[in-house]
Amino acid sequence: MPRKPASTIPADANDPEVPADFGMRVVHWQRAHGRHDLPWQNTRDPYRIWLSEIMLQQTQVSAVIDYYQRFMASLPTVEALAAAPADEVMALWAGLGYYSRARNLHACARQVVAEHQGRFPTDPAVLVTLPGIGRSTAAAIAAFSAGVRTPILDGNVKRVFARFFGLHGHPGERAVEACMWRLADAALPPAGAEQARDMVSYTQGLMDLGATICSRGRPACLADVSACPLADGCVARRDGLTGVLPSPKPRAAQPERSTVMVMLRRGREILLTLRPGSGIWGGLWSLPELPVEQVPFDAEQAEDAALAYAHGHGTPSRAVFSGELTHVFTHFRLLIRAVRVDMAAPAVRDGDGPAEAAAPAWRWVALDQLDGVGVPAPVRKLLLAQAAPGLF
DNA sequence: GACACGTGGCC
DNA sequence: TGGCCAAGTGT
Repeated sequence: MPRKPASTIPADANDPEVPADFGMRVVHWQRAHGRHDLPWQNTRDPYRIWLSEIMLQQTQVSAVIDYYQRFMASLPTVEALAAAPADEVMALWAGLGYYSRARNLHACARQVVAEHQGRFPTDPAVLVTLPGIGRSTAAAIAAFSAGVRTPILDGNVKRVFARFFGLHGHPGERAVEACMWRLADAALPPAGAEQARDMVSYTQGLMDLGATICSRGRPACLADVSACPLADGCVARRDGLTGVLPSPKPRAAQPERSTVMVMLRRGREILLTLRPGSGIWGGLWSLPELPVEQVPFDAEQAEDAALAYAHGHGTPSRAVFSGELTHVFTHFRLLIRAVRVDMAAPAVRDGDGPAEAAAPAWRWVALDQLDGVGVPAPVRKLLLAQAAPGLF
């Protein structure tokens, strides 16, 4: 049964209150302690800002800087980008990942040239219609290039908000994200004469705060409360929840499969079998598995089956159920039960056996010589436990 | 609404 | 050391 923690996100009317000075606290902190020397800062050129925002989607600053410099040097204007062949754009992007960003970037440049006379819109509602520009990126471009009073909501902001307001529930959930957008709107610094300057500092400040202070692993407030301008009033800090918020993505309950693996042991050697090239652990050497798994599991039955199996590889002396472990895959959990079979005498050589194929299907490997052999991690764990009894 | 999309860093 | 995550968007 899938586990879904009850969301504690309040209804619209019950959203947590945003302190009146929230926005300006961030603004002042950014001016004193934020980042000011990134290559795409200290400009109002929408092209530079837009390019940086696209490159920074799901990508950390340190990975972007070199790509940004190279891209700007080669294609310094939206007209140059629009006129460039796709190959050149992709070459400049190669290695950054998420290549649809580059394709959308190119399409967006052509659209800006064709439909907006080469001038980027400053209205977030218009920006968001351009390819590759979503709600948050549109807001960032509008705020940085024109001081438009509109909120961003990226991963950094979500983390800061989840902690400051004590929001439980994964930020990917619809209700949680909707709540965060409302809070993001309420948290903006006040409109007024200094709005444009403030919006630049505020927008950058939230990003800087999330990246440098309110980081995922070790929030700076734990060591030094004065490091964070939002420490006062922060629910997570007050309640010791910085390690819990934001809530991790809820894991779908994975189906569990089980298998019985046979450890045929001949002195220090174990029999391994080569798995098919495709599928789980394709092309790796693993332990032979008994074809059918009974429910409920019966250890004696498994031992008998393992003994019967072992006759194809020599003369078994005894079989002992020797433990189990669970391995977690992306989409399921695999319960591995192991039966050890001690061989009295070997009868067949490598590559011989019931499932003989063109390629050698079997191989005896000494337990202390596993290093050069491609063995799945959980199987290796089983074998190491076999080599050093007591761990398992 | 879930999922794909890429790479590098972290523990 | 493999799993998780990072300045999201498009489908």
